[in-house]
Amino acid sequence: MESYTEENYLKVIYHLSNLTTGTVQTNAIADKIQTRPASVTDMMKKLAEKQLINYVKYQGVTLTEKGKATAVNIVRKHRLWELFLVKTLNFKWDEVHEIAEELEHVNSPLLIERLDEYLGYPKNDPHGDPIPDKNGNFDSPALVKLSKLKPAEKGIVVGVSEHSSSFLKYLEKIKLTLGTAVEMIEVIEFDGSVDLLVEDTRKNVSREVASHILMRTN
Amino acid sequence: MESYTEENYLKVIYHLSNLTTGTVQTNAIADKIQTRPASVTDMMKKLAEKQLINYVKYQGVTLTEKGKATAVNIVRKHRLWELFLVKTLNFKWDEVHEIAEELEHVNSPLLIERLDEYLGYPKNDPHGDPIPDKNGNFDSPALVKLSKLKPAEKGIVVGVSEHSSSFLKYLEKIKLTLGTAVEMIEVIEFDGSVDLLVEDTRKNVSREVASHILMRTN
DNA sequence: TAATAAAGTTAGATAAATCTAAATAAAATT
DNA sequence: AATTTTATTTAGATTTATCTAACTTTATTA
Ligand SMILES: [Mn+2]
Ligand SMILES: [Mn+2]
Ligand SMILES: [Mn+2]
Ligand SMILES: [Mn+2]
Repeated sequence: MESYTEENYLKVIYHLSNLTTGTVQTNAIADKIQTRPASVTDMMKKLAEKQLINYVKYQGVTLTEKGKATAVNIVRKHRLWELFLVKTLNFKWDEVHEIAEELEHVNSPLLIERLDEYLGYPKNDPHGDPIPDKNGNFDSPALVKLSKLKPAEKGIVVGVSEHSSSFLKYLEKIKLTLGTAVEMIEVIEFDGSVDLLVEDTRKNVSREVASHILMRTN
Repeated sequence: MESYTEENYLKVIYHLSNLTTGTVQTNAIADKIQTRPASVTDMMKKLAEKQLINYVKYQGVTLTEKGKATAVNIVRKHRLWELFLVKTLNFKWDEVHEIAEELEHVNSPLLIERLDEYLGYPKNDPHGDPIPDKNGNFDSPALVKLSKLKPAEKGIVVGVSEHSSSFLKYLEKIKLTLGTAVEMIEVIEFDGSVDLLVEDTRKNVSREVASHILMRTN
């Protein structure tokens, strides 16, 4: 069994692995976990000892199969709880992350199995992120950033790459939530902002915002 | 804020306070929490420092108002989660305690508020125990042990004073679950066991079992 | 390539929660 | 009242997770 703290390190390493190509750096972990690099080094030794990561001094880390499976399971729990909070307890999508950060550490495989069943074996969480199944499998179709659509190209908002409450609330406000159909009109050369057609209405959003909205374009 | 460990100590002190008249003893706490008396003493100093208990060396402890409010809130969370597990996720009443022991420490007043609302502001958990409301209030009507009913006296099973899985499964098996109407026939002098009438069927249960079944007799 | 900067590690401390063994206080018995 | 037993506390360690300050390695740049 892994401690609460170990689980958080594994989860962070997992998420960082998906953002970079090579190994995950000590300082990157320290940043995410809000701790000191020295503390990260200590924990890396411990996780390596437990065969959860591959660690070479000064060379960063990667997850072992065992470490990856553990991390994916935590992500599964996190996302199932987030969906439960939104669907059953009527939370908004910007309110659930912090609570799920705690709930994800509750250790009861049966509880998660029942929660999954109750929710109807869902494939995505309230932010569009895929929910791994009991075996850790999930599909992550290649999505395109809204900021990268070509003029006249259409798509559906299916995810976000930024989960802060302020960002999610803003999307809510401008009605660019999951499931919304969007057509690109043009990218403004001056500032990279985009003009869009959303349900027959023209809208402009900044490059920053558009780059965090993920589209399915088929 | 109290740590996970501090919360468990407070909860145990609270439950023990309701079983005894005077102060709660060091060894009693150590027993319940499965730790050493020396560790309890250490924690008592810490909780006293935080004004959560009244502690006099060698004289046992009592909860302060602040400590009691904290403990009652943990009990509230525990019981709401137990009811949720039974009502929504289809757990049996003998399966929920251990999971609730973890869930009760998740710290989100809004989550508990929403859970309470979702469950319809219930008054009792799956074992018949009262669920304190948001302000810590609850009613605990005086209940009588099934073993104490007089011959021909009738009552309804509304609680249990033993929460082990084996006991609860046994009650399930002999159909003496919450809500069941029971009439006392006689107490067998030899072994204290009781002959009962349960839905037109005669049943005999041991004194031990009968003493853990709580009745409303109106 | 030598100097500098950035990244990462080590050594030694600290706080929380626990333990064992020894000491002390309170309660129960003679 | 003295003795014995039981309950509780203290002293000193241990484990986990963290930190600061100093040091080492790797990467960058001149
Ligand atoms: Mn989240
Ligand atoms: Mn999410
Ligand atoms: Mn319980
Ligand atoms: Mn209960």
